[in-house]
Amino acid sequence: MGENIFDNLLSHPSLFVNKEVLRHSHHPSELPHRKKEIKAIRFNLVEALKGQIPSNMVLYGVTGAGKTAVTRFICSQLEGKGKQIGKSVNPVHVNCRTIDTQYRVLAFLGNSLLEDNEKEDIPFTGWPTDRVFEELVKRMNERGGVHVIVLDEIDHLVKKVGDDLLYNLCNINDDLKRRGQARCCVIGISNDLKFTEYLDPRVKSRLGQEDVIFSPYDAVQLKDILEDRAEIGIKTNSLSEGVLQLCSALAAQEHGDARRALDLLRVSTEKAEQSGCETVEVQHVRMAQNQIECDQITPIIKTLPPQQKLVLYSVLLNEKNGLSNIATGEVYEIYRQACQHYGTNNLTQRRITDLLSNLDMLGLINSKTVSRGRYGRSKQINSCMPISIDATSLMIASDEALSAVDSGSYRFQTRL
DNA sequence: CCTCCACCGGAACGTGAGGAGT
DNA sequence: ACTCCTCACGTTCCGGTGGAGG
Repeated sequence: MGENIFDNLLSHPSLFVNKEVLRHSHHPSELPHRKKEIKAIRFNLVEALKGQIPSNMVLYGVTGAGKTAVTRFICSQLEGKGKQIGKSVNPVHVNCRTIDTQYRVLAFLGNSLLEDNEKEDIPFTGWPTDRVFEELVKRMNERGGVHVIVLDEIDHLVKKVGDDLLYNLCNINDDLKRRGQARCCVIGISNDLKFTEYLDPRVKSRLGQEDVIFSPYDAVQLKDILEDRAEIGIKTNSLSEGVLQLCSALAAQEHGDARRALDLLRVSTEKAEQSGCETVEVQHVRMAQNQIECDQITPIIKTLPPQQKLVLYSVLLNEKNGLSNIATGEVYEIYRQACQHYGTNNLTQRRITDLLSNLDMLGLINSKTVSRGRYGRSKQINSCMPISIDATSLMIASDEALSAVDSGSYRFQTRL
């Protein structure tokens, strides 16, 4: 009977009381600083309780602005009130990033209306789409009442498969009326303010009868949110001074993303736990920030084309030598040497300019064009790597790029 | 005020991969 | 299997430019 490797960890007291509330899968019942938005949506959806059809809506806002949380909250309240007063209201939440074809959305909606086992499931695939639609209409009418269909990340769906589904859903009330009493309204949730440009004008006007814009949280608001969650999620008195401020300030920089704020708080508490501390310190937040950034950046670097990695590598190499505000020419020089060293062809400087602006767009480097007068006009380039990724990214950037180049998995021009 | 550096970035073009249609 | 088309990647050529220094 040796020691079990988990003994140690289990006996160590946790800093978490309830880790779930710090995840973004958690649906809170308190939503600070979203009164205005809640009011607008509530005002529209109350029609459902009066037996009327609420307008279709589109909710806009950056990630982590609370769109999903607000919608879920209102829907559950709506459903609850409906039950209480005997009006059937049936909200369905569809995440269009995971359920991302017309067929799957319709099937999902249809199957969400399954009662008992009296009906057959709509299969994953196999039926013609219009039959699924028919079935959905039938089931909605059998259930009756008002159906609220929430299409989360609707912009993603539209960009992928067009607006057919929305066209059908916007006109579904006609089909419902023809055969029953049920009514339906659609709420789209979008990260992209301009996604309606992808829509047919008819769909656009039907869907966007009422828009609600969620502005990003500022640091103060984020702090309020974190305080609420920390109170129920983390052991009392285990957050030291400034931890919440820092988490919210960092997340506010990240376009006011509440998810990021929660991630930061959760990960930094984990970090504190791992290092056996009784309290979460500011340094743990820094560690967490670093880790989250690494987790975001690493996959991006991994999928970069080899030449692009080499360019990034050249920038990092310059920085490693203590240089900052590197000019394009300097990067190109290093890049050429690197190519020579590894025996690969080098691209022209014109091309490198494009690759650099590409890296800029990906947020891996920071570049701005400046004029140094007599000494020409160029870019000032700096990398955006979190500190701890430096070594790793160098490895990835160099080794993987070059192994890809060596193994010939990348095509080079064979010139005379 | 003019020059001139060191690059920016648009335009036109070539090339091969991969998808659609037949 | 075939053509046709689009797309991403690269190249060449070149006009454009903000401001330090003369």
